[in-house]
Amino acid sequence: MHGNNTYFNMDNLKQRVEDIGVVYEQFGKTPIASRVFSFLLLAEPSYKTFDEIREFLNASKSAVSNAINSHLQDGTINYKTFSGDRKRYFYLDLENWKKRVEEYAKKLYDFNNVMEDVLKHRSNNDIEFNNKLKDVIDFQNFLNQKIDEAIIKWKEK
Amino acid sequence: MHGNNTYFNMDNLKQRVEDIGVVYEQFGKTPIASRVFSFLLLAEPSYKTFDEIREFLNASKSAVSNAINSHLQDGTINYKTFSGDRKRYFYLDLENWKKRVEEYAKKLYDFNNVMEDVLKHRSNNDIEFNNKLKDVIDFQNFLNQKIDEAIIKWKEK
DNA sequence: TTTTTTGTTCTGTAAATAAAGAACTAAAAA
DNA sequence: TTTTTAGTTCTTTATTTACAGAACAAAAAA
Repeated sequence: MHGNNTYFNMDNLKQRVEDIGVVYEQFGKTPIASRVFSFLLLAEPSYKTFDEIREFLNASKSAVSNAINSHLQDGTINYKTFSGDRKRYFYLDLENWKKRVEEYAKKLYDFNNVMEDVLKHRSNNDIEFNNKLKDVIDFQNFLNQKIDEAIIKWKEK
Repeated sequence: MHGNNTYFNMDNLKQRVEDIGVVYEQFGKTPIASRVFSFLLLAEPSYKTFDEIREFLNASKSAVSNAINSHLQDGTINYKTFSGDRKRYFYLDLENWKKRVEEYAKKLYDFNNVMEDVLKHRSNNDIEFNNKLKDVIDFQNFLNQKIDEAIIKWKEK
């Protein structure tokens, strides 16, 4: 019937969206927000309107609105418009992926500064702990450095 | 009075534990679990009993018990015992930091495999999206590789 | 101008979470 | 053997979250 392996079957697609949605939940998104991500990853074409998403997911407008806005907020998705068409077409902003990784790295970096400040204020009564803390800070700095380097290197490619 | 900058003042320490606790909450821990982490980061000596933690944080036994177990679960803290003393002395398992980073990296790697599988099943109708998805996957693989390398390099040091 | 479209915001609710406090338990101490 | 210690588990409560559904709003279309 079909010569390829794509999601020609709606039920199959629905199930895949659910399954990948469940996997995506571990990154801290709500069930519906995770399914929005998952749907936009699997859907063809890869951009969908508010109502297409709402309908496919069988969810309320408010839930979809909040999910979309949360994704827009952190740059996971974006939308484009077409002249003569009022609708917004939402899509996974894959171009923004690197920037989001950078932002997460920054969060780690900031917390490392907190730990550095803690170390500076600790007494010399527990040198072993202080040494291990210093080691963690150094490791984390080293890793953050490598992540930054990797991002730069990738951008140059 | 004191020649150094350590937390000689209890109120000062309590406030620092709260402040760093708030910062730590962004990594998905509950308020009390975040304060347990924060306390064990700042406290001297760096290991504390269940009851010392409970008392310092002014929290219930159940809340502290659950917080501690959640940290034990993901390897953030550990405890040691001393013969002739029934109590467990909890401390930040800083030695385990690298392993926890590795585990987070694995999570990213696993999700990358999910995306790789998605790409394999997508049709050829949206080549631009597919190309960007491939780019994200490659970038993420590259980054994961670099993280692994960094961890190995650090271990060899 | 009225109506339709494309959402957003508000209100209510069910479920999940965080934590307190009390009851409980296993091991050690007395 | 009884009591104490060092927690764990159960029960209850307050808060938060996720979502539905309805009311609302702004712009475009008719």
